[in-house]
Amino acid sequence: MGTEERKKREQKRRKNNIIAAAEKVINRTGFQQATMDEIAEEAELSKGTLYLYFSHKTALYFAINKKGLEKLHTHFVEIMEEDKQGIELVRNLGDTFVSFITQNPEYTKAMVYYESLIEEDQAEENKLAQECEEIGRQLLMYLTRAIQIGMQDGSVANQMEPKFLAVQFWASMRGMMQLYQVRSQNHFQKLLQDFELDMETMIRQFLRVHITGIQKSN
Amino acid sequence: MGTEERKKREQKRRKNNIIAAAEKVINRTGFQQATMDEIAEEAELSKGTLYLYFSHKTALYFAINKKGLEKLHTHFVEIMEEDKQGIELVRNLGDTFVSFITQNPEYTKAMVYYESLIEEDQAEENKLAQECEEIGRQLLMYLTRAIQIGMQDGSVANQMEPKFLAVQFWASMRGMMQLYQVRSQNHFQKLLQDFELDMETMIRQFLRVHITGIQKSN
Amino acid sequence: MGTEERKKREQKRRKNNIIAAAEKVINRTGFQQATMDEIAEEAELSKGTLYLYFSHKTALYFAINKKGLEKLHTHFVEIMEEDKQGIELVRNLGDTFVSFITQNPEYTKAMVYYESLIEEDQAEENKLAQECEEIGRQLLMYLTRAIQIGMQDGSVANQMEPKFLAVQFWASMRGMMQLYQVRSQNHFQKLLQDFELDMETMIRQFLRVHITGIQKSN
Amino acid sequence: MGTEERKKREQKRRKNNIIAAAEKVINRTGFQQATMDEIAEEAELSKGTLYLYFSHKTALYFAINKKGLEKLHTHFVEIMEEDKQGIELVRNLGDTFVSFITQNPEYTKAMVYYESLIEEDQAEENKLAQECEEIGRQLLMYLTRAIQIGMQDGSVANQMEPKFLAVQFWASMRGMMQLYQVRSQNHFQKLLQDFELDMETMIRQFLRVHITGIQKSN
DNA sequence: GATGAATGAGCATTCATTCAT
DNA sequence: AATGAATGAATGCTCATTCAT
Repeated sequence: MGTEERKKREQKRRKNNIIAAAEKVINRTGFQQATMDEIAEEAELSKGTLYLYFSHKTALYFAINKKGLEKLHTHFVEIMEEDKQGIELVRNLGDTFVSFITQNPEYTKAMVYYESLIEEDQAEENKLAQECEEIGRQLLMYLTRAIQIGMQDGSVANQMEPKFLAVQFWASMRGMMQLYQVRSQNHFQKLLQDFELDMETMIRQFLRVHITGIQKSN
Repeated sequence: MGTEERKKREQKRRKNNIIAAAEKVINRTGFQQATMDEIAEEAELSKGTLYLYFSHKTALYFAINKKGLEKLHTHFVEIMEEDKQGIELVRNLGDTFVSFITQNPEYTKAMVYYESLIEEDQAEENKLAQECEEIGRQLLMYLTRAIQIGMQDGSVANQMEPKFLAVQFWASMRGMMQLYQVRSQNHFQKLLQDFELDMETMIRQFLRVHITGIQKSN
Repeated sequence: MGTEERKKREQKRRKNNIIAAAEKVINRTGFQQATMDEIAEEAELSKGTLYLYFSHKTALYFAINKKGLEKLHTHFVEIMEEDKQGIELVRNLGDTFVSFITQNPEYTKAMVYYESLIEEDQAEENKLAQECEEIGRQLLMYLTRAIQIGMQDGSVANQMEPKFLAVQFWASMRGMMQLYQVRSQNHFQKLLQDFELDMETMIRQFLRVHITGIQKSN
Repeated sequence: MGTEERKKREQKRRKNNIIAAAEKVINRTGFQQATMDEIAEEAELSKGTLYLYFSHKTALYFAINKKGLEKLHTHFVEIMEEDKQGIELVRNLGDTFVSFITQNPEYTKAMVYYESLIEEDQAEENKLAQECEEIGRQLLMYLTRAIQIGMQDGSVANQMEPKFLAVQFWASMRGMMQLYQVRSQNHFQKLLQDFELDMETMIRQFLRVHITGIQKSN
């Protein structure tokens, strides 16, 4: 029956509503400060209902992270479907990452925080956390593949293991993410203001430099 | 009087003892889980005494971060005192940073966590936080100077604003820091194991690649 | 109409199903820990349906107790129908009680727990609780009657009010019940093991001794 | 220094104050309903302070039970110091138990509830619970010893293992305890009222009958 | 200066019960 | 009659911070 299906869709919608509410609260008060009460109020639901959809506070946080990763994943897939030179694919993946960071600050926050949760090891057995890891693995794979393509078509210097280059690229992007996220409070921002440049431009410049580093000089 | 001075020295010692204890506890249980009780016990002091030296728990955390930054600062100074080509200075600063990361995991943790505290805005008015910012500014300055020297001696391509290059360099280093810190839990680690490489090597490779990117090709 | 009647029968069946499910859950997780969710799942019904048949969780518990009491009641009736000496009837009632305790641990649990609920006053107005009380009254009555018969036929010493003897007998049986129920955790059990005796034997010995106490010596 | 000792005494006093407050609340609202908030308010302390002295709610309950058992223990010791016939000692221990039940309803409640906690197994590793078990073991030992003395001096029939008789005696006393505790709500009470007798008298009668059962007839 | 007992706001989580469908 | 999503009051427990001694 369609009833079954409608219910499932309804479930998904609710879950997404809760996630959206949580994102709002987190953006307002920060991850650690956000309470289930606040999130429930924002979602216009009772606290009990939250637990109907997410068994833990952490589970809710993982779900947010997952949603962000999925969004990024979609972008990556689109890029990889294009028929381009390897170095071009790498550049596009990087650009997309930067755009994602700047246009989805809440997910950026979630990703940075996710890492700290993982570190304090509340993940492991958690199914959602496993799924996040899996998506992360895939994102890294796309990057690796783009580099491999580049090595074959001669647009990327092949002195290094593609997977390593991918991890390095990824890590430096995460560094940029963090930089972007804390941009309002510190000296980096002031520095940029002096030069009438925004952080996004700066991150894109970094990309260009780094890609030059891995590019095959001819 | 010398008494005055002795007191101050005694104060410093106490503060350092507390910081050392806090570091131990944090390494053991993680930042968020560490409690003042635990730290007090580790320091063999009463909880009240902790507050005599650090008005907040956050202040204590800032102090740890500051101590780490100071250590890094010392290294940077040493390098900048050498009479070398600019690109060489940049390389050495980068190498030092990587060594610092790998040899001081507790400070690495502190730095990553510091950022999340800042984000949640407990800093600003805080004197210690201001001092941390100041040291950070200086570290960035050394990097900038190394790049400027390189541009002048022709070892670094001067197509970009040195300060920007410095910020980018710095940010990607932070990304590596994070990567290093969470290395045990995730797929990056497995990936590296497959190639019988450790993370330190990988980070040094990144440095080399990136420096190639900013180097003047001749 | 027969429809009416069929419905009532259907109702009874449902109620019994629910009670059976509750018994299972209680045996598995204990009285206080058992939740309506668990019971509903075990009964393969929705939580809402449970409330269609039992207005309270407590009502459900009372129903379990009632079912146990009814079972015991049946046994008592059978014994009283036999044409025996009074002291013999008393002995048989006692034996039956012991058998009931050992063979129906879930009801034993229910009875002990019932008392604690009563104490915390959720009973009184409750119809089910009244019915439990009524059955309890009848069980006591049978015991009293057996004693009275014994006094008349000379097999029981008639120095005391029969009702009192009955209450005392009953109360000590409850004590044995409790002993049986908590037998696994404590020193009583160890003590019995040393003598290679089980608790049932011990309780039957008690019966013999106590009955000797009320028996007419001749 | 005496300071150390004074502190310990102060600690004990506090603990006892909390226990006393808990007893009051429990008598007012029942064991399961009593909340830490209520107890804290009654003790005129903050909730946090309660946890300074008792790590668990259950630990607090165990402490109450222990205090009750210790009180009973004191009485038992006094009786056993007298130079009496065995059967007399048994009678006195029984009498004391009954008095204890009637004069300390809060401890009676605690003891009955303690058993249900044990059953739902929150004990085991708990130090306090172990201590309760130990005191219980000693109480049983005194009873056993009294019976043994009686067998030697010929006042108790020696057809049975003394330890068994002790356990049986003890269990039936627990049954009386329960009877006493729930006396207000049910038919037993009405029954007794009809005969203008109180429950204490009835329990003492039971004792007499049962002791007759184990007494050496001559 | 040092202590550590006391505080109390804060928070995640549970679960009996209701009610629209 | 049956469902199960939603509720929200209830509660045990934590922990940074204070302050009398």
